[in-house]
Amino acid sequence: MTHQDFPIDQILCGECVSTMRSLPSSSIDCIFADPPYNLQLRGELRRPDETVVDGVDDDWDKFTDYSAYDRFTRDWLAEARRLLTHDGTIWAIGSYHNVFRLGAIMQELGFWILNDIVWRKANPMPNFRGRRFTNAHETMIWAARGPDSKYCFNYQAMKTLNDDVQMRSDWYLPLCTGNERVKNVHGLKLHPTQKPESLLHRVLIASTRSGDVVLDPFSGTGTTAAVAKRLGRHFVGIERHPDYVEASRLRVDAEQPLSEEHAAVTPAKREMPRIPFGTFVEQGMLPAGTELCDRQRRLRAVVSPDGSLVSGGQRGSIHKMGAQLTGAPSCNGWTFWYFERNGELLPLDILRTESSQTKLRNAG
Amino acid sequence: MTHQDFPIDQILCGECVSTMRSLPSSSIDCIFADPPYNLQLRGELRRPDETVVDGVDDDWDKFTDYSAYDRFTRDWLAEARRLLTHDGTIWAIGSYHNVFRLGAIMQELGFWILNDIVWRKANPMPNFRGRRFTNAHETMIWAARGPDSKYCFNYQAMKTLNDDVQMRSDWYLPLCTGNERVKNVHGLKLHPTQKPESLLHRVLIASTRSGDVVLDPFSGTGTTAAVAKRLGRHFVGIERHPDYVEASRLRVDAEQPLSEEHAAVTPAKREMPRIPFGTFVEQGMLPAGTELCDRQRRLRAVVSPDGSLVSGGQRGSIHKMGAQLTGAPSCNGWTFWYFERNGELLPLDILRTESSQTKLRNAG
DNA sequence: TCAAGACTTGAATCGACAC
DNA sequence: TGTGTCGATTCAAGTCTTG
Repeated sequence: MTHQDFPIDQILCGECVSTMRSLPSSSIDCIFADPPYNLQLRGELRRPDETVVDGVDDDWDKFTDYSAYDRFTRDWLAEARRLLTHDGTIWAIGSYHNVFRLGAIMQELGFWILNDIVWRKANPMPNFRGRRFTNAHETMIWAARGPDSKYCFNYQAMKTLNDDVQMRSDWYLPLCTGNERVKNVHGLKLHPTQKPESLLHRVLIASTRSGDVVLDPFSGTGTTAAVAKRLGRHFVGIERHPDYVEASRLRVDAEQPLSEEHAAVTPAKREMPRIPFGTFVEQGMLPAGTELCDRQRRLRAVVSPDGSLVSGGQRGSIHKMGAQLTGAPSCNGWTFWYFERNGELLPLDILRTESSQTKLRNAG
Repeated sequence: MTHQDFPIDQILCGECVSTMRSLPSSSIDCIFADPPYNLQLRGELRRPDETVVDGVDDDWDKFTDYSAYDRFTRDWLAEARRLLTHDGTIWAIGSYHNVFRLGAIMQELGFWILNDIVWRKANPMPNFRGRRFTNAHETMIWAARGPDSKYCFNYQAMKTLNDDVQMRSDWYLPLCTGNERVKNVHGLKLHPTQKPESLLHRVLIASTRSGDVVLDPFSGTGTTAAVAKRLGRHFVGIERHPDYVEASRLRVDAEQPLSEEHAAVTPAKREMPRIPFGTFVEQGMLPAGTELCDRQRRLRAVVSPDGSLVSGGQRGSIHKMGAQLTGAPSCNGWTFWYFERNGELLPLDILRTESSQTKLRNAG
């Protein structure tokens, strides 16, 4: 395959493994994979109020037994490893139904696990029967192609995103709901397990550079592709179901990439601010690229994906940039910077007020 | 082995698998296992030649370290399964180094995973080199002996422990530090990975009953045994290292069991004495002829002297009539039907609550 | 227009027992 | 081993409806 043939920035319609085989080796910098979970559900589940839970009963999640699932898993993971560059990394997400098989096979194929990341769901489905603990998380395995990979980890950006303390292996994020959820023509959810964009935002900011090529072999509604495009990464999506392919192409087309300047993140050590400002960026409440100003609209700055601000070629936290631009020794960025909503100028601080005691809460 | 020979409430000094072989089948209600984490893999796994790792299928056998660990894991897990009663459960804890192998092998041996529980460490060690996310959690796999086990889960106790909302799969607990940490004669920590008692407390309260037999095949400093004794559970510990055995025997001897009264937890409603609805009619607390309605006051029914309800020419139990009038397959009449008292609409269930711990308690 | 309440929903391996 | 009966069981977010 020549360079021109490489299907960059596309959603490919086809079966996962065979489509991966058509791509050249060492061509992908990062893979995010959300494979079927191999749920083995026994029957209909009802809530205590007798309403029926719309669960996952799709054909793509049907496997006869563990060994069939293992074969499938080994196949696509082996292809994934071939496609990765020497220093590339892979993310694979799953629940207890499949994640142990995923992890064991990854180790056997030579991947080098870097972290297991726990996505703590802000609003999980309860356990209606009261027979187990609320299944309130999913697990992501983050691995390098091999033990000697010089993989990309934007440590400082992660630290900035988390109020200047190291980002931990447990992430607290809400499910994908509301307008973010891709709907079919009947207004119903198109895909049963669409992942939130905030999750992909953090994954891509953590482990890729601007211009990297990101592959999602189970592309679904195109969340990975959409977030990658927004953040200035190239993407390749593979999806079997034509309905998902069509919807994700529309979704990606509607996405606007941030300018290179605005997609950059904190390159070196910095100081930053208790609700981390980066959380609002990550969740799209104040998207990267948003322009902020002071109350008199004299000073301006633009929000970066890791929650830093850029203005006049300089970069820093909301506090530091406020202090720097005004020449003051210090500055409370939460009350100094304003953003516009519905023609109204609002201080950043209002974001914290609006979200207090809700999804951004991260306590024990 | 006769009943008298069963080494109840003891720490046995010996190798894990062979010592388990000396115990009788179906003798253990719950197992907590904290096996070696296989952290030493890095050196042996490092490969200078990338192409060797590339050959996927053929390389399986070359990962001798994984297969040695897997053999060991399969051996002790198979013994664990033999020792468990039909309705017994097992907890196994690990990190990303070994937990995927643990989980996959458990599934292959026939264990039925109930939850994966994330222990979120309140005070984890930071990642000093800034090359990864802070490894801030460990994973516990909770599994029944098989898919048809009628395992013990003290749902109400867990809910009470968590401020009256369902306990989730992510637990936030501090590491074992301070006086709880067992020290050697030099005042240094005796064991590198001593688990906090709070973790075992929650595990045992969740999944065992008073008087159950709890086994820890990797007993270490005896945390499982100590907490089990305190909570009125029997214990068996297996530990290879004589120093750990000695320290844990002293530790367990110093432990005082709570009185039966103080060790009790919120009972499941299933285990509360049943009070027939008719009892309340009989005793005049809800006289025959009383009109009931649903919460929206849309449906109505009248109480008969035998505790049946009548509505629209039909007659049945509180449950059956609720199901029939709503078209649902089933219905809990205790929470579906309401009656009026002093202008207030109250669910039938409140009658049971009000009368609990009184004379009706003996009616079941 | 706003506030309060009602309604909807999410990767879920989700009874026990008598006959 | 199947079938019917009894009865236990939900939380956080977001959207929609009503006053």
